[in-house]
This record gives sequence, structure tokens and C-alpha cells, in this order.
Amino acid sequence: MEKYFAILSRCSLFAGVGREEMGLMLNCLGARERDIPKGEPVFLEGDPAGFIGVVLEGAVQVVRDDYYGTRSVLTVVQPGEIFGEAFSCAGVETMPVSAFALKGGKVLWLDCKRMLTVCSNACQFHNRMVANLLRAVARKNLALSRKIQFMSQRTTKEKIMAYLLDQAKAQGSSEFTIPHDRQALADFLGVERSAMSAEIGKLKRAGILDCKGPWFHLRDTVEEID
Amino acid sequence: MEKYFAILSRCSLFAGVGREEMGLMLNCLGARERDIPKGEPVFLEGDPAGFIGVVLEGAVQVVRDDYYGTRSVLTVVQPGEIFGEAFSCAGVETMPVSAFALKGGKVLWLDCKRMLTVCSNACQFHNRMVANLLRAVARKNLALSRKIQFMSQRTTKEKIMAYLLDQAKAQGSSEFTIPHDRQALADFLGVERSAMSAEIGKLKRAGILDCKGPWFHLRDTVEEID
DNA sequence: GAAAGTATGTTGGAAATCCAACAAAGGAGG
DNA sequence: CCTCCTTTGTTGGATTTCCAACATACTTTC
Repeated sequence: MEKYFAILSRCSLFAGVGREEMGLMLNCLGARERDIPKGEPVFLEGDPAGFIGVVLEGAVQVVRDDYYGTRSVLTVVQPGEIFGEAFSCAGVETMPVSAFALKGGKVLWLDCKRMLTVCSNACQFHNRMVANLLRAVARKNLALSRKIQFMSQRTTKEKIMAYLLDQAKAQGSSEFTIPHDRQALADFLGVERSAMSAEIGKLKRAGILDCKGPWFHLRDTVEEID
Repeated sequence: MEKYFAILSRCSLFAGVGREEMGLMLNCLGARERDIPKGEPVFLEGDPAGFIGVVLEGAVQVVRDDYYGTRSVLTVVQPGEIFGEAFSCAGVETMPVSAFALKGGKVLWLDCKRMLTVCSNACQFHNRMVANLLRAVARKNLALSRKIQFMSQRTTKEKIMAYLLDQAKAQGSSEFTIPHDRQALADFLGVERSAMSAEIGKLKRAGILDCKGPWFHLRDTVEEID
């Protein structure tokens, strides 16, 4: 566990927690590590809720598949970020979504009930952690609002551009990489992969952007798009 | 303030708070009441964040308008429910959305910073309130996830049905009323009002549902839709 | 380095959406 | 009761998306 202190100290949940307290708190929260091979489920729809997951290595994709098999990508969770916390904090019995490892990696499982119940060991940190958790859940809320903003756009092109402009702003540069492959980006924006691919092609030919794989560059020329 | 105790005691924020503590807490949170006439803004995009609003009477619609004037309805807040909490708890400076009063009504403003800072008067309730707040933010998270689930459907008809099935489940009956008019429902689902209207017409003729204004009835016949 | 498998780009026709404009149905106010 | 105004339903053409199928990289594996 000690080797992941660098990751965990960047985790919003442990903001302001020192190395020595970290160990106590992880113990208090019933932390256990688990390896997930690439492509394998981290948890599945219907699994009992009540946990908070922390990505230590790799990346985790949270998805919801409907009756027809249409997949909706809710979010991609990177090392140091958490998942499952909203469902657990809301008090639902079972998870309404599934999650899969994009790359092989490690996740840390924390018991949400222990987090919300006052403990005897590290109470001075407990309140801080609940405040951290509150902030983390609120931020995830903002992320969902942004996703809704993208999906609210009328055309595929507008959805793509809204997402890319947001990414450029978030990463502070007109050059950036995204955490989705093309299929996942389409599932994230709620559009067809092939149609999206065609629109990206148009945007490239129009000189609006350049891209190669996960790398994008938004040009600052503002011209008419075909 | 006293006259709204019935409403406030049903507010998730004050779960488990008695009548006498309520007054202390409201004072502690810097609560102030405000009347909003029908159609007027409750707050506007760009206004400073840091507050939590509680609807006492009427209803508040939270929206986001993009460059082109396309409106996206994020949520409708009913009496006893709260709004603005996610943005304030996430620590953003200014509100990224606007809100308008659907009917004339009253809202209560609470200072979010005071809620997150330990006070001297009612500390035993303070921790409970932070826990309540966490649960409320997490639940709003679920509501956003459900909205995304509706919007992820490919066709307008599927979006409508997904929403109506969810409402029927939430209200525990195949007959129910929705808090949106047709334009707002379209803005909520991210579709065109006229196209939605046409699809609802088809569903009625197909015997899938019946509706009149905000009232809907989902029939349990499962037949092919034209 | 060849082969198999995966990811991405491209295309064409069918289907659905968008948009604008109008018709019809209600409600509010005089 | 009438008029004005808002909301809801309807229609048709232009646009866009969806879907399936295929072509072309790029990766991985042996």
C-alpha cells in the first residue's frame, strides 16, 4: 500500500492527509487492493453498492448498456480518481452501471459505510474526509453536467466540437489527448461511431482541427465548415 | 420562517432535525427568504456561487442556454428540494447555469460556506447536516445519470418511453403527471418539440399510452409501434 | 515478418430528425 | 362572449443520422 502513497495523496478523498495518517485511515476504511486484467469487469450492474473505488493503476470505464445492447459511456476514471462513490453515498442497494478496466491495473476498495460512520482512530481526519468526499461527489456532478451539455447539442459535429473545446480548456492547451478511443468517444457523446468519424474527417479537411489517434489539435482559425 | 417548518422538515438537508433545532440552524446558516415572480430568474449564469437554495413554494427550472440559444433543461426543483448545492460544494466561483421560477413562489437561501464550516451553536447537528448534504448531492448525481440514460437513447420515441417508464416507476403508478410542459420536456430530453409531439401522437394512436397535458397513462399492452 | 485481430475511415441507401410555418385548442383578461 | 396570447399538434421538405458493409491502417501474436 505504501508504494501508492504518491497516487493516493493526489486523490481528492485524501486531500490534506499526511503519510502517517494515510495508513491509519486506509486500515480504518477496510481498504483492500485488487488487480484487474485488461477488459475485465471491475464491477457489474446489479452488484451490491456501498463501496468507493480508487484507481491506482490503469484506467476504468464506467458504462451502462440498455436492452438493445447500446452502450453509454458515463465516464473514464484515471489513476488517483474515484468511482462508485455517488451510488454508495446515495444509499442505493445495487449498482445501476458496470465498469471495465481499459488497461490492466489496480484498484483500491474502500468501505463507504465506514467512511460515513465516526471511527475512534482518526476522527480528526474523518470530518475532513467527509468534506473531501462531498467535494468529490459535487465535482462528479459538474462532470455529468458537462457531459449533458455535449449531448444536448443538436448535431454530431456540434457535440464533438463542444467536447473538444471543453477538453482544450480543461487541459489548458489547444493540443491535448483524450482518454477515449473512437468507439468510446461516440458512446460517450451518444452518437454513431461511423457518423462521428465522418464528421471528424470533415473538420480535418476544413482545417478546424488536426488529430491522430487520441491526440487532437484545435486550430484557432474560425472558418465556415462545409 | 416558522410557517415553512412542514416543508423544511421534508427537505433532505434537514432530515432528522427537530423544530427547535431548525430555527437555530437556519439562523446559523444565514437563511433568508425571497419571493420570485413567475418567469423571473432565481439566479443567472455568471452569478457568484456559494449558496444553497431551498424551494418553499412554486417550482424552479434549472437551465443552460448555449451560444445558439438552444435551451437544455437540467432539472425542475419542487418544494422541499434544493438547488445550487452541487456547484457550491464543488467550489466553483460562478454559476454555469441559470434558474427561473416556473410558478411564482418562495425560495430560501442558505450560505454554503457556513454549512461546511463548524459552528459553535449546533455542532451536533452540523455533522448530520453535512451527511445529509452529501446524500442530497449524491442523489442529484443519480438524477443526472438517469437523464443521461434517457438522452443516450437513439430515437426520440425511445427517449420519451425511457423517461415515461422511469417516471411511472418513480411515482409507483402507470398513471402520473410530469413537471414539464411539452417544450420543457423536449428541452429536457434534448429533442425537437414538434418531432416529440408527433412521436407522442403515434404512441397514443398505437395504444401504448394516453395523455392529456401533464397527465400520462402507460398502458401495459406491448404491441408493435408503427 | 506473416497472419490474425482490432481500430479507424469511407460509403450509400433507409430512416429519423430538424426546422419553419401553420392550424387547432385552450386560458386569461377585459 | 370575444379577443389576445400561449401551448400543443400537424405537415412537408431539407438535412442529418443511422446502419451495415467494406477498405485500410495499425497491433499483437506467433
